[in-house]
Amino acid sequence: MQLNFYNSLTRSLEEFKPLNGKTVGFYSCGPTVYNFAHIGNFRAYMFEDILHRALAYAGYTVRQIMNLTDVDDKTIRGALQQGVPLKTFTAPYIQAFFDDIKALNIMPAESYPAATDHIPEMIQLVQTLMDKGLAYKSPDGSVYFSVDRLPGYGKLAHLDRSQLRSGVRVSQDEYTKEGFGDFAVWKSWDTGDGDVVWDAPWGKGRPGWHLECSAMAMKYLGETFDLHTGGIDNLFPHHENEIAQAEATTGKDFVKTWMHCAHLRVNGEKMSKSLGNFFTLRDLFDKGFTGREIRMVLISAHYRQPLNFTFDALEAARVSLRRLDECYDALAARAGDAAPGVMPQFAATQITAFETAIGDDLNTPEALAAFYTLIRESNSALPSLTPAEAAAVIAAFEKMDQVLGIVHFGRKVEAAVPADIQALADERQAARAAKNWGESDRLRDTLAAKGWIVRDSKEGQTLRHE
RNA sequence: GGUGCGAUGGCCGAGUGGCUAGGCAGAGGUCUGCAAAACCUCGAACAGCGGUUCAAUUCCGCUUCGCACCUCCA
Repeated sequence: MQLNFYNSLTRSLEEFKPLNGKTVGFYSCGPTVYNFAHIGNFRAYMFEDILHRALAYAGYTVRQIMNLTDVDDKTIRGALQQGVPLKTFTAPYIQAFFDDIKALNIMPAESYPAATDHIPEMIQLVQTLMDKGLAYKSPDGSVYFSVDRLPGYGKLAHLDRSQLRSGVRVSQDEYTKEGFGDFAVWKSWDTGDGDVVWDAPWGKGRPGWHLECSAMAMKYLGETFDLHTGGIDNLFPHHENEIAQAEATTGKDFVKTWMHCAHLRVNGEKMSKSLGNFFTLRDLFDKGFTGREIRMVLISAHYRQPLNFTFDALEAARVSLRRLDECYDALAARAGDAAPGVMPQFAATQITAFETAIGDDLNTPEALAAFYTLIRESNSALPSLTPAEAAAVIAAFEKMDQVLGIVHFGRKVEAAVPADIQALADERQAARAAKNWGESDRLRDTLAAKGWIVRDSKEGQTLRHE
C-alpha cells in the first residue's frame, strides 16, 4: 500500500518511504500541561493518531514519541499562583491528557518524555551549540541561538529574515539579543521563576521551549528521522527553530517529512485559549456527547483544511454512528459463529477505495465515504448473504476500523433486558399475534416511555435501550 | 506591511477540465397492521468579474470576503 503525504518542507505531495526499512520514527509535539486541552488541541492529536494508524495499517512498525512540555512560562506561573511545586501543578493536567486521548481512542505513543526529565540532554545540546559558535551567552545569562550563523535558517517556514522584521512589534529593549530573529535556547533565572531552576555551566536557568523538542526527538529517534508533526501554528517559529538547533548540532538533515494540520474553528475563528472560544472534552461530555462522536467529527474533514466545529456536526455524527451500529449488529447476527468466507465483491471494492483515500495524504472524508458506502451496500445485500459472507463483510469493517477507530470504540454496551421489560414485550408479541393492534401499540408506547424502543422484523421484535 | 491558505447545496464536508462524493436535515416511494429501521428515487452548490478551452466548480488573472503565521499557541 502506497502512502503519499504532503511535506510542509517541500510544499509538495511525496511518496512516503521510511529511512530504515519498515520502522518509522515519528515525533509529535505534545501538550503544554498548564490546563485542560481543548478539542482544537485534540484535532492535532487526532490527525497524528490517523497517521499512526495508517502507517501501522500499511505494515510499518511505528515509533511515535510525543513530548510533554511541563516547564514554560505558563506552567511556572500556574505553580507559583497555587504555591505548589511545578510537578505538583502539572501532574493533574498530564493525567487529564492521558484520560482524554483514551476517551478519543487515540492510540498511545511509544513514550511521552517530559521536558523536566531531560534537562541534562538539553544542557548538553546548548553546550554543543555554544562550542560550535552557533549560540552565545547574553549579558543577562540567557543563551541565544544565532540565526545569522546558520545558512538555511527559514527553510521550513519559507521566510527570510528581512520579512521577519516588518510589522512585528517586539521591543528590542526586552531582549539582550544580538540579532532580531535569535531565540533563547536557555533562559536565565529570574524571580518570576521561583524555585524552577537548573544549574548549567553558563548559569542558572531553564531550557527554551524549542530546545526541548530537539533534544528529546534526537534522544529517542536519532539525529535524522522520518516524520515530525504538529499544528500549523508550530511551523514557525517552533519547528523552524527545532530544525536549526538539530541541524546546527549534527550537520545532518533533522527530519525528512514535516506534516502540519490546520486549525479547528468556531464561528470562523481559530479555537484557542487566548480567544476563550474553546470547548474541552469535559464541556462536551457534560452536554451529553461522547468521545466516539467527537472522534467522528474530528476525522470528518481533511487534516490540512480548517474544520468548522458545530453541534450540528456532533448530532450528525451521532445519527450516522447509530446506523453503523445497527448495520454491524445485523451482520453479526447473520454471521453467527461462521468463519469468514470469500469477501463479497462490494466489500472488496470499498476496501480498495478506502486504502486509496488513506494513501492520498490521509483523506479521511473520502475514506469515510467508502465506509458509508460499505454500510449501505451491506444493508442492501444482507438478506442474501450467507453466514460466511456476512463474516467476511464484518472483516472488511474491522479492516477499515484499524484506521478509523470508530466501530467498536465507545459503543454503548447493550443493557440486558430486564424481566419486567421482557414481560411487556412478550405481552405485546402475543397481542400482535392476536392482531390486537390497539393493545400492542399501547404496550409499545409503554415500553418507549421506559426507554425501550421496539422494532418489528420478519424474525420478530427487537428491543433497544435508549 | 510580509507570507501562506481558503470561499462548494439548509448544515458538515470531499473531489474533478466533460461523467453521483459522502454524512446529517428535507421530499416521494418500497417493505410493514401501523410505527421504526433498512433500501430506492429526488430536489439542491461550486463567492463575483474577466481570460484560456469545443467544454471551467476544476486552469490563469483581478475583485470581494474570511482565516492563519510573522518569536505564547495543536
